[in-house]
Amino acid sequence: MSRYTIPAAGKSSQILDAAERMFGAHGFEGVSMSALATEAGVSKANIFHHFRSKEELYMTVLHRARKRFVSQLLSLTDNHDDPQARIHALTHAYLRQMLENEPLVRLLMRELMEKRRPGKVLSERLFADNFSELVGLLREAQERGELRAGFDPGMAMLIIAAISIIYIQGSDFLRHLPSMAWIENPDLFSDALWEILWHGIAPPTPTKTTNGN
Amino acid sequence: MSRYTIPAAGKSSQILDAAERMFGAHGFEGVSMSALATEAGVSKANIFHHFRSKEELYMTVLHRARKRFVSQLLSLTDNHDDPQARIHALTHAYLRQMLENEPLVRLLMRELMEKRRPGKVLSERLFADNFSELVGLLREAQERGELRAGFDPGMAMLIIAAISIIYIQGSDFLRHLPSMAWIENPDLFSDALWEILWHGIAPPTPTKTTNGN
DNA sequence: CCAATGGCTGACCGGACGGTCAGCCCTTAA
DNA sequence: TTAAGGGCTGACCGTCCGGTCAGCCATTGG
Repeated sequence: MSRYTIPAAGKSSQILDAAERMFGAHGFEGVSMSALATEAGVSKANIFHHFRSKEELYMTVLHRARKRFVSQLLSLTDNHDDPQARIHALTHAYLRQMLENEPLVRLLMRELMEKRRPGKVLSERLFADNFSELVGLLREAQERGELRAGFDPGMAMLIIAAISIIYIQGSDFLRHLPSMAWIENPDLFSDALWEILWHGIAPPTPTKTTNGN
Repeated sequence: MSRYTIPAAGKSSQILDAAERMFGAHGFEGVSMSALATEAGVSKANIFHHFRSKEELYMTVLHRARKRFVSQLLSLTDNHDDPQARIHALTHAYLRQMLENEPLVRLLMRELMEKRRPGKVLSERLFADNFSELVGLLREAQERGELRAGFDPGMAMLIIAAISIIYIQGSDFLRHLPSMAWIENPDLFSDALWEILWHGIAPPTPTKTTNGN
């Protein structure tokens, strides 16, 4: 927190904006400082005037994005008294939040999935916080008997997360799969997920087995 | 097929073996030709004697790996008369195959998930072939009434694939998630997946709702 | 009016990269 | 025995990278 301070305006934030865009699109190694300088409309030396190194700039981008991302998710978990409706909404909202932050998600996933990345621990913390809170939601519902007792809530949440991640990261190649044309529409997509998931975690007592929507 | 011919022995295959290992571990950009030469025990110039460019070497690695990988999967789909047992086995086998080819999977996923990668179309074809065949398996079972009618077989297969991919690619950060210690054991892991998935796709008629194993 | 400060820049640096090239050496066939 | 050919190499090239540096210039405080 002492390093990686986040300025609010001026050329510093121009640089950060451009950096977030470009790192998100091409990754840390895929972006050169001179290209970044051009994109930001400043000189390369100026970037080094504001940030000690490429890595410090990168970490500052991650910190800034994490801050924004975390505050966004908290609004998803509230509302909806019916447990089915709440988890249904969660499934949709999770994918939607990822879609709205696609470049950032790609950035974070790159950190999480490769070894020895500079922002790995930071990204892990962001993902873990996010994830654990939602798992807790499922577990509580399960303990209240609103969901079937046998399944693992961590795995259920992981299914939601993994499918959402693959939808973002793999949109290119998913489109090329035959009989998956509905992939273009994220709502249809998460409905298809929800349809299976709900049958997988619904309580045995027949509390309206209407599938999603 | 005319380019990217695959030699069987000698220093060429030494180079290919080392390249597959290193590209798998660090990605295309993360491996320098001199480091690769050292690893393979040959001179850098020798690599360029056998392969016109770094990219041609890379594509040859992908072709060779694809050949090996495809022939491996065909043995998974057979056996098991009981539909539940067959799909249960498929879930486990899919993850296991990925685990046995971890470096290659990481290689392919990097191609699939980033934009404008040299081996993207090749990787897409490999994944799509693989995936479509297994989706067909599920769809046929569904049409035979062995599985519930309402769900999308593409999504069901995507869940299996996505979870397996995340298990491989994200093993580092999954370990750091609280209450997911069982992540260390891939069989426990795919059992947890199977437990939810089977409830999600099982036919309504009670054909033994024993969960996996 | 001047000196100092700090945002900002063009020019430059050492090093690593992918790729080239002349030529060494070992095998082979006449 | 020797000429030819191909596997193989050390030395080298141009380019691009992250990062440095001396200094320009506009603002500001005395």
